Amino acid sequence: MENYRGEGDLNDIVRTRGGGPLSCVTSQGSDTVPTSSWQQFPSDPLTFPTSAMAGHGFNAFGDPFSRIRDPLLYELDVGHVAAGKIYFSSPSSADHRRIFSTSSTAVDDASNFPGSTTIVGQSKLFEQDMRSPCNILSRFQISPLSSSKLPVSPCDLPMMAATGVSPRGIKEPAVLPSDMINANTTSKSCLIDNTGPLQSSSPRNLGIKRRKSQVKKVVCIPAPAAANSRSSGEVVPSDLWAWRKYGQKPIKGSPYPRGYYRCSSSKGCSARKQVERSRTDPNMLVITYTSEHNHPWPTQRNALAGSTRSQPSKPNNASKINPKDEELKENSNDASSPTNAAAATSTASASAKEESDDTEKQLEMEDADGIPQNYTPASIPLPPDSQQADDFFAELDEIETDPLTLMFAQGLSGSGKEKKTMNPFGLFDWPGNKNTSF
DNA sequence: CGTATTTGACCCGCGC
DNA sequence: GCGCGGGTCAAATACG
Repeated sequence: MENYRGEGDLNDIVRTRGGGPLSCVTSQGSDTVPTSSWQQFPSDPLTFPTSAMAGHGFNAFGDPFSRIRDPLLYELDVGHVAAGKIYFSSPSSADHRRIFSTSSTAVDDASNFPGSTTIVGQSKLFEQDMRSPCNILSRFQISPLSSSKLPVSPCDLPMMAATGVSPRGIKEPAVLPSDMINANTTSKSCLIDNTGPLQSSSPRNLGIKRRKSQVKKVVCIPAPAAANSRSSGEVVPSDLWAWRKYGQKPIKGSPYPRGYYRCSSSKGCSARKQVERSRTDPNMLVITYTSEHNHPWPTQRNALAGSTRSQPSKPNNASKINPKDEELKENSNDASSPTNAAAATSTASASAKEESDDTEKQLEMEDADGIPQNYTPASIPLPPDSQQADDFFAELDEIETDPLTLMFAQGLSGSGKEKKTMNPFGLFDWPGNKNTSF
């Protein structure tokens, strides 16, 4: 519909927090950055600059567990991509705006440069925020429409690629688009915006008050074609965390509704996330994480539990959704799917930015570089908890070797083949996607 | 039966 | 002070 491009919503802004996160923004039309400008890292994860990791997210959410990383996240965070090229933003301030994208297809609405990423940085917020060095932002760009295909190639799908490449390391891109204002077309760029207020898990009152001060992580991830699949019945992969949807609202300026999810793994967990599609790039999902999890990673069951419904396998969904389909169901899958979360998270960590007025939290989580001490790029692999993760995956029958791989493979490429394919992002149901696949 | 999703209403912060 | 927009709650509904 209408894209509110002109409105100048904050959408375009991406913020990063002083912590060092990065912020990337894509500018709608104006600034496009050739991929060349981006730093291209070899596929080798090892080579990653630490700075890149800064984004990992180590959360700023302040939880004891915040440092614990989700295996999936690791993958995502890492920033390398397998076949594809991954671009990392350099830490340098100048780079704030950079966005990572996979080589193949970054396109901005305005710019429409294939292969190039664009940054949008229009909003003031963004600029302000950008002061801090960029962490890594990555943007996934999925091939623009590649027509109805899902990006199967690693290049196209960062995540997939990543998975393919390294054991777990990939991360891609996190892009945060907050909103892309309008995307005239389906551009692939994503913006990050953290500008939005956050919500706290607590009661309304509390929540609201905190909004501004809360830390948010915004992650942008490509929405797999699978999204479409929801109707087709795909399953969304679950990440380690279980999310429960508690609300959905239309966002001004965006044709896509925003879904609100909270962690269902633990009652007391204040972790929340918002999932919405990028205005500009329908193929991109923007996931904003608020608050951290108070609890250890959920067991596999929990995670799955959360995703239970999300899995679209059912026709019912469709039926239910129908009424609103038009509006969106996007989220149900998206957020809810743990996978997504994980991915998002991971990506988020990597690319996401944290916005918060409180830097404190960030500091906690990050080292000077913003990178967790434990973190080893090369090894990326597993967070302390990794084991859990392993277990988690191990248990998944469906998953073959690498969960991620599967996820991507299935979710992304699979479009509807398998019901249970995991959708890495879990968010596929956007109206827009249904028809299109990217 | 239990759990998750959907949806309308309420509340609050922010900008004008 | 008012209105807008966003975020959350809670009841109803659907699904496994």
